[in-house]
Amino acid sequence: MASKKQTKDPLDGLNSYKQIAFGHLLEGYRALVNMVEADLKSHSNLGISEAEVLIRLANSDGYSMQPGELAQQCVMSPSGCTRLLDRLEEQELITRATQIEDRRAVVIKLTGQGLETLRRMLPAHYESLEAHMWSKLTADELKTLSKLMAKLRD
Amino acid sequence: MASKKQTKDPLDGLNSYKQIAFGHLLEGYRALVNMVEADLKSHSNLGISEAEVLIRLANSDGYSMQPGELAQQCVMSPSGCTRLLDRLEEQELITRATQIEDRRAVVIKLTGQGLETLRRMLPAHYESLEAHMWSKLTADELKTLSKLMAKLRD
DNA sequence: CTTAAGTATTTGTATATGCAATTATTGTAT
DNA sequence: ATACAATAATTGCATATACAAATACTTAAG
Repeated sequence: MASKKQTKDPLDGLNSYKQIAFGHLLEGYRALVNMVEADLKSHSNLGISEAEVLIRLANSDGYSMQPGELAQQCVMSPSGCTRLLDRLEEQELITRATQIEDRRAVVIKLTGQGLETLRRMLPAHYESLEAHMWSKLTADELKTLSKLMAKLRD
Repeated sequence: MASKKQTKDPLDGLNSYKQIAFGHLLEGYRALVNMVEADLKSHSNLGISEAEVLIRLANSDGYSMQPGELAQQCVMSPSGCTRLLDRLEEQELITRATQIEDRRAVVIKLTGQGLETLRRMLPAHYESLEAHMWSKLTADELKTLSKLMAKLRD
């Protein structure tokens, strides 16, 4: 009954190493982020994105950046960034101020409390990363992963 | 005499290759998924999770699985899976039926239309993956990435 | 100078997703 | 047999996030 199809069915070869690589990327990323985020929330009331923003601010010149910069670096939408900053401002971990030179722009600044919170939370965060990521790979593997992911990003 | 702080500030050494590796993972993953999902939505009305479920079903025995299995494999919560299946059922890409042996369980089955939709959409999806992921790495690199991400998952 | 185009951020709204509680069913111990 | 724990899925609710439109300001063109 079944006619032989010569056209290749896209469902064939579904398990090529390429497709598996994508699958592993999805699975590994989600598993890792879930675990790290769970740890983070058990030690603070911050999620991964919040922590990421605080860390970037802490490493920036004058502890301050613009929302657009943050959104781009964190690979999130401008509106997502606005809302995230709303939450951080609510907790007084950052402040917002309009820039003098360009009054469309906003300057986000890490507060003392924000820096303090970050310092208190970072050790546990790094322990979490150690447990769920860093200890699972060798230094070389980590560097390789880093390089490969950077290639995908660019 | 002011006491010298010997305790290491967690903010120091913030840019170790380990931390950079985590950062690159976040950035690369998000950038990749955003691009792939955008492509997917321009060719269908499915997101990455929906596509993933359909693909897993297409590769399963009898084109059918249980929600719990799917949730686990896709690294999502049971409730998230229920809602996702709601959407797919709405579009008649899957059916739900209670199992005879264990009536708590549900059998999700890919419909003919679901399979058809998947076949129509897969080539574009693979082109997208080719463009945004597979072509950016060599075969060896892809296999390495796959292995490393699997390590993180487990 | 005035208008138009461009840019930075925010807001309205829709949607996806998770947690905790609930429902329905099955297995187990007394 | 009955009660109690375990399991599968769903639902109510809360929240994060995105897209598109709106706002506010700046720059460029005529």
